[in-house]
Amino acid sequence: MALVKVAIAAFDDIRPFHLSVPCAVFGEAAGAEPLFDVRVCAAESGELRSHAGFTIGTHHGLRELERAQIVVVPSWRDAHEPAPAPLLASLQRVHRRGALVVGLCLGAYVLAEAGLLDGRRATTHWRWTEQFAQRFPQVQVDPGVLYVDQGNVLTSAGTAAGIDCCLHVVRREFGAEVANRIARTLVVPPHRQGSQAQYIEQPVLAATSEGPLSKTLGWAARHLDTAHSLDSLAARAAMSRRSFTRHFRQHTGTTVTQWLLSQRLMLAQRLLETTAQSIERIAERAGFGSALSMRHHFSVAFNTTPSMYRREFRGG
Amino acid sequence: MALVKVAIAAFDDIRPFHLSVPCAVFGEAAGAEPLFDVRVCAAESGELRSHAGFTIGTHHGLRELERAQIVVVPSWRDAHEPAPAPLLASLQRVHRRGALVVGLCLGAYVLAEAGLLDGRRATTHWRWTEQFAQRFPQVQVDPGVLYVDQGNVLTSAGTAAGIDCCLHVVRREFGAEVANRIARTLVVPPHRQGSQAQYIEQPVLAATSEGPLSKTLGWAARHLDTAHSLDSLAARAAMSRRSFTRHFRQHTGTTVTQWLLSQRLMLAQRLLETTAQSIERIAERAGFGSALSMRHHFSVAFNTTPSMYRREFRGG
DNA sequence: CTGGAGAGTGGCCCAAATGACATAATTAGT
DNA sequence: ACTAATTATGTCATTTGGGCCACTCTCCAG
Repeated sequence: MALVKVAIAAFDDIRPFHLSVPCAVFGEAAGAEPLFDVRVCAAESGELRSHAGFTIGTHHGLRELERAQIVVVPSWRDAHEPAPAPLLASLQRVHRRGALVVGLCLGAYVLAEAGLLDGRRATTHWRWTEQFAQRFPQVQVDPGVLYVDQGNVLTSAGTAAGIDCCLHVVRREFGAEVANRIARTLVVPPHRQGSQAQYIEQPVLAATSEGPLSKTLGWAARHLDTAHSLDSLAARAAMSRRSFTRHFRQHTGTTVTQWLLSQRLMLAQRLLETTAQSIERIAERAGFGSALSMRHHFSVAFNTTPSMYRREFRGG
Repeated sequence: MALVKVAIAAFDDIRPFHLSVPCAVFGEAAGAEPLFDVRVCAAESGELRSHAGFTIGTHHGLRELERAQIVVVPSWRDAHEPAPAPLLASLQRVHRRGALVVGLCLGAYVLAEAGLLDGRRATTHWRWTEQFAQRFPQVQVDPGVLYVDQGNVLTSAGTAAGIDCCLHVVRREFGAEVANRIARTLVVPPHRQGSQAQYIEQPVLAATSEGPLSKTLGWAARHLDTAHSLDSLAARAAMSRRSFTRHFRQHTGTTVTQWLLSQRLMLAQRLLETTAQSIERIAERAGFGSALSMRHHFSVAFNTTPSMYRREFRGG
């Protein structure tokens, strides 16, 4: 079978991780044969230096990029800096030709500048979605997904969501089984469900988000020392138990107890790290009924005991 | 605050993803200030060409590597090829000096060759754990974790587990809060609990794994068309319901129903992709009670309907 | 005006998940 | 060999998660 040609646009000051995500997913052979012909193409002239300091050398340029069936813009160095005109022109040509154009992370900015997203839905890194929406009002930003598939234009949320997006492309081309096999090789969940929201919960809480649910969660996170039940929280949010769980799952991607537990664990971690309080006292402040209970949850989640954790942190 | 010096060993034919994982985690500033001084150091002379084709240029070498407080070997090109002697010597020196040495993925082979893992526990990519255990009998391989912390020597499981491992290092140095902030920026779960087993479930099933649990899971995966309850599966595994759930969680990292659901969804995906059967028929074969139920689960998990999924796959 | 589709909500209820605790089995230490 | 300690397993009770259905509200087309 002929390999599918994938071109990845490289630019100066690119973060190596962004560059390497499509390399890893598309470059991973599923079984004996490789599936894609991956080429890193310089989108700018001159020496390309990665954000981590090393230089990136490639013989391919925009000419090569335009030959590909899948073109990936794996981010962009600065949300404020306009993308170079030649790259935009190439993307437009390749898009007209019917190729699949993928913008990972800030790569969505480049696609938007090229006009490929006009009137379409898109997403980008959560830290930039608002700024993006202001700058490109003609694009409908969906901050609540890991990637957006619009047929021949795809955009992904921040950094690691690019993995999910590229896996999705593989799934479209070769099916879920091949994509899953690659995911297993990379030791990555085959399909992360839910939005990027679950990974940015904290800042969302910090901001005075609207909605009875966000408010309730914020309140709960600030009052971890007391016991909370699903019902008490639902009551505080002025919802039925049923609706509360539904919204909760929709919003955070997990269940109430799991979220509560992870909040408690995170607080306990912080107290263990930053204070000298006794385990017993910390267990109390983090809302575990007893030190025994905390110990148990610690060992399940982190595979250590609280005291070991503290010692390890101090020592390291 | 003085930056913590991190050195990453680069070699010819390195996979860019492996190289970039420590770059991404340690190079990510948490807040305004960067925390680490990250340098990519050539572990071999001559031009370094990445697995994806582009070349990697750096001025730093092993001399620079030995100055670091944290040294990362982000994999190795081939499990069968011995690592170069100068690199091994450098690692030994830096380890004696008390620096932290981290071996990601196949990097564990390099650490083992350098003798840093003798008498210790370690892990590596699941595809190589057996071979590793045979080659280095003096190392206790733990295939069931994402990373192993042995004080000043760390090893991680395959590829993306390197992210978890590096985040763990950050946590040790600067605390859970800083690590969580970086994880959020990278849109990565702050702490994946459970083993790499959950990401490799399929091959485990395919092999005739021992143990009543694996057998039962394999059987269930082959008989998805019928309904299964927790009790029926527990009975088949000849365990009490409680023990069954406990072992299940231990082994797979999820709960029984979730696992069953994801199995059903995967089968449905495959059938939608590879057959022309009706949705109704597929729902039946995949063990969803009704097409309605399947539609529901599809929209929750993949954010589309079964027919949309099929159309999209055909079109792409 | 009306009937129907679709979204949001709450109630009911069962199965699943998990904590608490008891008991057996295994290991380690003396 | 005896006992303490740890670990595996079981029982019971409680809470949670979520499927299912009915109800309401809104919007839209006929």
